[in-house]
Amino acid sequence: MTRSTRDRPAKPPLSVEAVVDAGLHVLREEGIDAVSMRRVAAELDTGPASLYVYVQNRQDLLNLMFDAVAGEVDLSERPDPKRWREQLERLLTDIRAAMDRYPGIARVPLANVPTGPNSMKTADHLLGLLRAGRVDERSAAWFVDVVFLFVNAAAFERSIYVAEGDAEAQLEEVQETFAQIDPDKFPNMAALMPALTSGDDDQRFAFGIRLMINGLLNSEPPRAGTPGS
Amino acid sequence: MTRSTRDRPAKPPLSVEAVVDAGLHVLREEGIDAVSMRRVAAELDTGPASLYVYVQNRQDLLNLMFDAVAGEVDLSERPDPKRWREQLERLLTDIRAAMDRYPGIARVPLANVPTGPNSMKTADHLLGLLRAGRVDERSAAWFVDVVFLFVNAAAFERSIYVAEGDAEAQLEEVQETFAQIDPDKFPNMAALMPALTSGDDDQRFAFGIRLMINGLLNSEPPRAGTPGS
DNA sequence: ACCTGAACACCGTTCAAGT
DNA sequence: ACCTGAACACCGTTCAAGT
Repeated sequence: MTRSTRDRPAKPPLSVEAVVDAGLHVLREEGIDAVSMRRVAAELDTGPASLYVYVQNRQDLLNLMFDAVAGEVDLSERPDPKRWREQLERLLTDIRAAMDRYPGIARVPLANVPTGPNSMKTADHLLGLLRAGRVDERSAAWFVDVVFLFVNAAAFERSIYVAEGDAEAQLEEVQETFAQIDPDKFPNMAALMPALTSGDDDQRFAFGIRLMINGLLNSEPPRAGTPGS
Repeated sequence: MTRSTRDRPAKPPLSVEAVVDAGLHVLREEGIDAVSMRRVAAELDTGPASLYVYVQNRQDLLNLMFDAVAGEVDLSERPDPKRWREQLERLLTDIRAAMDRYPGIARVPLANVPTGPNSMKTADHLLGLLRAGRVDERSAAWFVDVVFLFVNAAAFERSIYVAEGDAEAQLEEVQETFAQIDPDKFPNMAALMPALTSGDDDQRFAFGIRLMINGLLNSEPPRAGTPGS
């Protein structure tokens, strides 16, 4: 029996879409850490080397996957100057909800600035809402950055408690630490304990975006674009 | 020559501190991804198995390293009700500066809630400043969460551009994407282009924290602690 | 108690060899 | 053009064997 690099006939060609879909499937079921080139390849019944025809590397695959998730956000409603704030809060909540469906995907937009078409559409839509609200140009531009950092970080933090079996173990450990706080060492935490443990994820997220929008409406537009001006 | 599990005499015992310091050294020089058990062990001239006497696993080591970084933040100044806002902005800027010295460490507090002593001291100090400012209790408690998410995310985002050799390549790619924006597809981005490319990291970070504090001072305290109340 | 070597079960990525 | 097997250079973690 002659040895060859081929034990079975070549399979029909894959596609970027097939690779991304396989990645999303693994992501949804097992979280971002399970999305390895080998695991995704196995999902497609092939070897890891085959994926490199369609994606540059793992990071490239993750970026493509994130943009697919961004594509799940509903942007069909036109900005309405009378309801822009409500629309904005809804949009940000929807973005987080989309990321919540794919545990850990929020690490991707934190690790590099998303430039995929769906991410760009989302940013453009967000800017449109701020313009409908007559927000100053530079404030609007910088606000997009700030609020995306918050939304992504909030989504990522939640995904840890969802992703693995240690969800409750983690939460318990934190609560235990809080319960055992020494009032001499941490007087402010001890005094504010009821407030610190109040509210769930959704309430705190809603508080965060309301706070940021109120801040936007109550801040001077930033000065100084280029240094020295 | 008889084979044994021992080729050289055992070394003097290590310590948690020595392991954490070695980790911080690797982190500072080569970034968070370089901090592997094997790399840190090599720094101590031993094998990876030796580290498990002092740390539970890699995540535990990273948590200890983060708390050491948190310990570099100056908390010596007492909260002053007349200058609390200035002190708060300074504290948040210092926290980020500390993380900027250790590229990628900001991923740690994003991945699990820090419960180390220095992290707790920092949180307690932040709460103290908010109390000096007579901020409502629940607003203060929830604000700590929100603002830490922002500071950590901002620190992590910057660390990518610092960490590796592809810093300029990444930045150029983003700027190229921005320069080629199709006004028909992304009308708002096209219209706000000058604003979108204005400002540097520090200006945007300062804008973010000012915005959040203004938001805090212009928001109703959140209602509803436990669901249904 | 702690250090050590070896092993296990994984990684991402490259490349020559096939079709 | 694209699939494939094998290899390279890494991982985290465990464990029996030493001192």
